[in-house]
Amino acid sequence: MADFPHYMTIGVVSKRTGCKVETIRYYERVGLLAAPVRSLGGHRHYDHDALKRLNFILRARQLGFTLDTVRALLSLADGEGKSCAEVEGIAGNHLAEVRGKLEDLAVLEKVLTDMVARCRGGTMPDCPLIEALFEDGTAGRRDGGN
Amino acid sequence: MADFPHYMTIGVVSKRTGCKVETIRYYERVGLLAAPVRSLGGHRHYDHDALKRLNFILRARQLGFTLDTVRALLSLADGEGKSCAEVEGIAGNHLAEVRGKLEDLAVLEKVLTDMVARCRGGTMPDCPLIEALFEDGTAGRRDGGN
DNA sequence: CTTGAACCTGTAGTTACTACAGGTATTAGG
DNA sequence: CCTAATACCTGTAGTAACTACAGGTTCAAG
Repeated sequence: MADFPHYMTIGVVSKRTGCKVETIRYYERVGLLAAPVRSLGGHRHYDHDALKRLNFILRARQLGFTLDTVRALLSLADGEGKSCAEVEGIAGNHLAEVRGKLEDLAVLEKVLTDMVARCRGGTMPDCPLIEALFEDGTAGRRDGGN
Repeated sequence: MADFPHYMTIGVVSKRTGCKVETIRYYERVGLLAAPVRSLGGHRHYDHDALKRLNFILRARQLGFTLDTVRALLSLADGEGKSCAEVEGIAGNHLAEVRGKLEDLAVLEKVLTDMVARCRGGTMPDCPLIEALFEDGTAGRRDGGN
């Protein structure tokens, strides 16, 4: 009944999604969100679809997808169906990356834990952790680096 | 006997450490490496200490310390002894961060694995992975995020 | 009609490098 | 001694994904 507006200002969208106003504008600039309609004065007015799309982006970002990948995902989503295999491919790649990072971090955690443990005992003449850092350090190298 | 030079050019340092030339210059610019002596023509000449210091930096970076933290670590290292507790503090904080990331990534890995698994089966009308991304997605949130 | 909050654009800063462009030094070979 | 190839030099701009202003306009409430 009451005719409160069927659009949302950028501030409202921000509050509903937890995404900062600047970030929303940024997503528009880089082409992830369509430019919304504007009020006479130039303020952005969003509808419910825009909210959905932004939530999609945010969720994908939470899962660690890059913006480029999100863009790809969105265009597949827009294409409706028949893209499932492609989506799976993208997600699978990303999953592999995540697993790689997970392994790296696990190694890291171990090395750091050891270092900190060796350090306990307080004020020694030479901190064993510092010494360890001065040592050669071919610890967890995974490749020569690009 | 032979008097081959006791210094190294930046290229040699690069090869010995695996650190790119540009990165070495960068570390100098941001104050992690002291400016080395120069040849008459302006080329940088490094001694063995510089190499040690660079290795320290690289090792710390490998362990995920930020450059700011490396700076702090280096100044503690220069201070000799009596800093062990501080070093331990810094490393301990970093370790906590690493453990946090590790947990986040583990959650991520699980979610992604589930998604990809649901996707298997190929060409369905609506890709379940895409659908999942459109869903609310308050999955692994750890804080409001600054 | 006034005020204060929310909005606008555009630019610059963040992290830790990396990649030029355009020019000079060094060194190995002839 | 000269030359050509390589390595080096400076300075600037680009990368990812935002974030943070500055300086101005619009909106909604009272």
